Order: sequence, then structure tokens, then C-alpha cells
Amino acid sequence: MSLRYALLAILRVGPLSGYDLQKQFAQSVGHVWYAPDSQIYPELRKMERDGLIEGEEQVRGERGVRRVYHVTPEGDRAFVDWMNSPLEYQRVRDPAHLRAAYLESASPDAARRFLHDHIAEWEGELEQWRGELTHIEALTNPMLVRRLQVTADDERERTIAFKRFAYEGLVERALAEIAWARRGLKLLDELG
Amino acid sequence: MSLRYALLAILRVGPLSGYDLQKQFAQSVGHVWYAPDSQIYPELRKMERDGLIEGEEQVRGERGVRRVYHVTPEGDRAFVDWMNSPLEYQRVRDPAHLRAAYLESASPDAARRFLHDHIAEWEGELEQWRGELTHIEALTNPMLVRRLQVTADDERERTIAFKRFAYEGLVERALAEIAWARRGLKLLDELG
DNA sequence: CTCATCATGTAAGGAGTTACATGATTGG
DNA sequence: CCAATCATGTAACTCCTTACATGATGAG
Repeated sequence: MSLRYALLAILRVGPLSGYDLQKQFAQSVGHVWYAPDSQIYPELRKMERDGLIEGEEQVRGERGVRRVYHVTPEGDRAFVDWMNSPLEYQRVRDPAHLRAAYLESASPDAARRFLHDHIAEWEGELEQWRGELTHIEALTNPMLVRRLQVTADDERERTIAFKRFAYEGLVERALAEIAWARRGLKLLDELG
Repeated sequence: MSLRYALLAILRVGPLSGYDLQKQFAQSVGHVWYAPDSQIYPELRKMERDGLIEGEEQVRGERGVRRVYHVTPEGDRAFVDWMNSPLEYQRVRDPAHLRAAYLESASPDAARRFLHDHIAEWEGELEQWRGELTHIEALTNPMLVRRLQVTADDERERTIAFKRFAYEGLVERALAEIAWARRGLKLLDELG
């Protein structure tokens, strides 16, 4: 159910079409909550049906149309309510650590490949999250800038501080995963 | 698709009924891959249909029956193939960091509660994982002991080493999450 | 005899994945 | 005029969740 709140988080800054939303999404919340367009468009329709957002058809060129969505007061309330309610944690389902626990069943080569892939995977995430962190600190993230424009002065510091806090946590996690996999490679060397 | 490999990992040690499997599961692989019985029983049926395991009906008392499953050679091969193939990573979907990034929209109280809950959540996991780690090192984990009984001497060290490696990683992750949330609480204090 | 535990599920629904489908507009 | 990108989806499928359902056996 977090997808709709991720979408609301973006739409609360200002109205967007599904297409623009999806682009913004990929460059902001998408770093913590992935969603493909095939999920975003239907979810927007559902949210409209539930009264959280409203879409207006806009003409574009001769025959083109696009739906521009804005958050309704109910949608705004729903977002704040969600923010103030306890978070539902997902059950652990960790394929990498599952595999790591049985790595003796893999060939030494495959074990090595697995750990290298793990490093590559998290280095990819790390790059994303570090990039975001840089944009947050330099105020060059377009979403954040738009957001700060609609934020009262005394709230700006908080807004930035929490974003930095969130992404710092992600960066640390990526670094920890990489360090862990490197230790695994060392372990493989030791075990021969 | 990892569930079936998690189940195979346990069944490879020796035949088990769905019920026993489910119990063992909760105390071993369940720490990295959660699955309720309502998912385990049907998955076992599917795995049987796919020829990875075979179930034998055993009588129990007067009218009671239970199906005891064992891994077929195909099942064994499937497990090893999976272990040797690249792991499919799931897309990031992290409700906690999503919320953290927008914590300025929560009331200060709710923000505090969120971080306290986060700490409690990960302390719960930490306890589980640390417990497992202790059982691994003291060789008091029943699954591991049974596993070592069917493992060649020269493979025992590897078997234990990888389990320790996996759970150490999980413990570190839990500690990092807790440390992160504590820093969040400090940040809240500073922001007033 | 009764309660804990053994034993095995089904049913309905939500969330997410992958692949496919279609057409409009704008810049070069 | 042609390619990039704008724009919005559907369809089929798997996986997971939640809640419910049912009955047998063994220990005290």
C-alpha cells in the first residue's frame, strides 16, 4: 500500500500528468520505492476513484490529451494520516542472505560470482543514493527545490534534514552490503 | 521463486512432513525467508507436480495420514543449479526509508514513535539472528547438526563458515538500522 | 474427556512483474 | 518525414496475505 503514498508525496508538491509523475518518480521516490508505469497509471486511476486525487483532461496539440492530477484535501489528509500512523513492516525475504547461508552447495566459482554480483548490485544502488545525497545537499534536486518553494521558511531545514537522514541511511546500508560481500570473498580465499 | 529453494534447502537434509518442515523452516531459513503454512503446503504440492520432491502418505494412528516429502534427484539438481546461477535481485521497496524522507510531514510525536518502532522492529530481528549465530557457533542448531551428519568431514568447515557469514551480515544490518534510527531521534531533538 | 498439538489445507484478494499495444506530437 | 519522446494503458501471471476451515491424535 506504500505506492499510493509515494505517489501522493510527489503530487502534493504540485499537479502532474501521469507521464511527468512517472519521470519525477524515477528520479526521487523511485530510489526507495520502485514502480513501473504499468503499475503507476492504474494506481492513479484507483486513487482518483478513492477521491485522493483528481485528474483533469488537458488538450495537447490537435488530438492529444493528457490527464493532469492534483491532490484533493482528502488525499492530503490521507497522506498525513499515513505519516502519523505506525508503519507496517514487511516480512524478511532476503534472497542474498538465503543463498549465502548455503553457499557450500555452490561451486567455488559460482560463489565468487555471486559475491561479485552482490557488490555490483549494491554499488549501483550506492551510486544512485550518493547522487541523490549530493543533489539534496547542493539543492540541485528539482523535486526538492519545487518542494522547498511551497514550504514555509521555518520548515525548510527539517525538510532537507530528513531527506539527508533517509539517504544517509541508504548509503550506509549499501556500504555495509559491499563490505560484507568483500569479507565473503576473503572467506572464500581462506577456505581455499 | 526463492521459496521453493528455501524449502529444498531443508528437505535436502532429510525427508520431512509438511508440518515438520514448516516447524523447522520457522527456526532456520524462516529467519531470512518468511513463509506462512498457507503458502508452504501448496508450494510443496507444486514442487511435487514439478518432480522436485516426492511425498509418501504415512499412516498415523487409526485414521490419521501425513505426507512425508523427500527430494528427488531432479530436485537436488534444481537446487544446485539455482545456487550456481545468478541471483535475481528484487527492486528496492523500502517503506521505512520512504517515510523517513518525508518525516517533516509527520507530527514530531509520530516521527519519534516511528523511529522507536523501527528500533523495536530491528531489535526483534537482531535477537533472532544473534540467537541463530549463537546456535551455529555452539553447534546447537538441530537443523545444522542434522545437516553436518550428512556432510563429508572436509565440507563441514565450509558449511559452518557460510552460515556464520550469512548471519553475521544480518546482525550487522540490524545493528546499522538501529544506529540509524537512534541518529534520527537525536536529529529530532536537535530540530526541536 | 478435553485440550494442546499434529496435520493439511482452501478461498478471495492485493501487489507486483513482464510483455504487449497503440497512437500523438515535436524537433531536426 | 522520421525518430525520439510524449502519453496511457491492458492482460496474464506469480507471489504473497489474511482469514477461515476441519479433523485426528496423544497426554494428562
